[in-house]
Amino acid sequence: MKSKITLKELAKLLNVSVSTVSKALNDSPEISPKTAERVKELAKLHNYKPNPVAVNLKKSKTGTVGVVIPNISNSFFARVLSGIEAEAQKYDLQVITYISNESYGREKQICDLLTAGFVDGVLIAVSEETQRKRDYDHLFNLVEYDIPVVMYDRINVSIPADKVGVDDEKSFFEATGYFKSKGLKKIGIASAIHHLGVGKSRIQGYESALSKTEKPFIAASSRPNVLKEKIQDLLIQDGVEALLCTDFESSLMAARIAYENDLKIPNDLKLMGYISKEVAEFLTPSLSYIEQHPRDLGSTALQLLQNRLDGRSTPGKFEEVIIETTIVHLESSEI
Amino acid sequence: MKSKITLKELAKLLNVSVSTVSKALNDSPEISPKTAERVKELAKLHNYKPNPVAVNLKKSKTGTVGVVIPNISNSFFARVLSGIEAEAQKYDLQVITYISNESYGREKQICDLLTAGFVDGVLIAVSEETQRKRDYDHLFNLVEYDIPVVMYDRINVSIPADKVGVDDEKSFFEATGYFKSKGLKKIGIASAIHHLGVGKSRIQGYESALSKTEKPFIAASSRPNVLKEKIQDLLIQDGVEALLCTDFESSLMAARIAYENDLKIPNDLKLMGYISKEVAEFLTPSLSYIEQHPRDLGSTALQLLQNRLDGRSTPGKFEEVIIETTIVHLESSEI
DNA sequence: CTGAAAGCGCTTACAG
DNA sequence: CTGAAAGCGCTTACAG
Repeated sequence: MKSKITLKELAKLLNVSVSTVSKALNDSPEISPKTAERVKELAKLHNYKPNPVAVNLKKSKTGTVGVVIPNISNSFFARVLSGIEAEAQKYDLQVITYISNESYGREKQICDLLTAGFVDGVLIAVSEETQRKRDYDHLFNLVEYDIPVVMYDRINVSIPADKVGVDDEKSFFEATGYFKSKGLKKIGIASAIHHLGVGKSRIQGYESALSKTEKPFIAASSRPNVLKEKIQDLLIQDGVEALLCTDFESSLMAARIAYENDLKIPNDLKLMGYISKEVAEFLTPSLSYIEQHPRDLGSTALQLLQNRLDGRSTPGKFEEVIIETTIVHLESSEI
Repeated sequence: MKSKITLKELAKLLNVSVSTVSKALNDSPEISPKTAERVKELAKLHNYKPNPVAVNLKKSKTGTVGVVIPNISNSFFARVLSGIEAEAQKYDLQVITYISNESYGREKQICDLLTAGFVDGVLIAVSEETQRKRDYDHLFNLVEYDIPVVMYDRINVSIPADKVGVDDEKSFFEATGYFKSKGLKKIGIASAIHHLGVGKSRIQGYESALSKTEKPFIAASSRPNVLKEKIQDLLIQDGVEALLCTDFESSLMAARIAYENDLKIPNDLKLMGYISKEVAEFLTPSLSYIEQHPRDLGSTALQLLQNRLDGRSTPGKFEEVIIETTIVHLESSEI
């Protein structure tokens, strides 16, 4: 059990002052090469590493960023976190993770905690409940405390913060256009998240790709039973030929309904899902999906925060970055 | 932008010393009730919160724990993290997340970083590569630096650390026994992770449930193409009636092979997967699975660490906790 | 080039 | 009951 050596102890061993040791290790030009070498050698020998807590106190920062995640079981957010972590590494920032579980109360609690100064900045995707309540005071509060905030994914909010989102509207506009270009007439959409901002945008994109004369086929409900019936109606009664899904739940529900009603995918029905690569590729048939590049979303979010922290951003002016989605065609959309 | 108020500033406003303010806020019995009240009132008014970095420096701790995760896209680990975070909250510990991406090099780098004193303790599931190399020096190093380590999930290692694992062997022993009790004769197992400790244990559990006269049917390979052929042989040539899968990949691959060969699940083939609840329930047919209770795993891991940190554990004596699994029967194992 | 001093924001043993 | 002092482990302006 080698307990950590401190600057003071190194100084004593070397018979120099603490200041000299500190400067030598920080490559200060004030120190003679000879001393610098002596110091560094002993430091290396003892495997000296400055105590981060002390350094941070001195520098009036924490060296950490807080990430608020609505639901970590959602592989989209898990992958965002992975992008954040990878990028944070480049700037020697530690990533503290908080999970709101889509709860407004917990999210508020987290933000209140963060005003105490646990982190230098916050990356947040607001919870579903927060979006419904439209109560963002806890975020404004962070900003008031001079803690920079970056919103990711769920960014449809007026807050003085940088934002990174996914081009939800365009992705569905294009996916719809794709099926139209292949001559399909009846194209529908299913959504379990039509009440969320991202859900609305996706449906919006779908609708705007339809011409005035084309009838929209929309099945939307946050209640599974209701959604199931609505999708069933679309597929059986309306005879929809291609179905876009805005989320994991509706994607897999559509696949099941097709199966139960003996509709073959992709022969009888083309399906475009909104699920993660990990699952999409392994399904039978594999499910075409809209790739949102969550890792890029994460790394961009951290990048925006880092720009704030090192003062490279203009105070009071905020950026909004949109990550382009990609349509990945697997078996379920073969034509 | 209200910048944070400090003890010193509060003291000046109140015309008392910094020590008095500090003691008052920490409910020291040394302080008169009258003063205490005055102090607390002003503190509340200014929304004073002690600077955590300063408090931690003073107390020679960090107030954080580090969690090393091999692969966050794996929803098992995501849910472990969620359990850790929820438990950490109870003890006012912040959770710093590090992702090793199943890489030995990155894992070592993370552990080296952590010896600098970023965290009070470490929770780790070692990477696949680390397990293959069997090189755990970086973990011993943490222990040497007096940073308590708790291993979770992948715990088949001799290290002076507390451990929490899943009862992999027993779960497969029982799942195999279940099918036997239903009169099935040909029971097989598929694995893409037979080279990992957890994979070995699961296969072991399966084998030990078979009697001497029963022939084991094992399809194992980490190469998808090879695994696919092996499973195919099991299902088609050997006519296996029930298949257990040790991991996500083999679970979904088996479902696909059954589909491609027109084997109906569960009529022609019973399937037992090892995947997360989130995915299992939504598949068609829904996939019976072995629930590992990852959130419990996470909260137990943090609990063990907390016991070390507050000195409730016996130094030099380490605990090993095994979380019991549960077999969840959905459509794919209906008999 | 080196070191003493001040200070980051706290806590706590000690003196009065 | 209150406050001055020391100290957690650093960094850095300043003096010499």
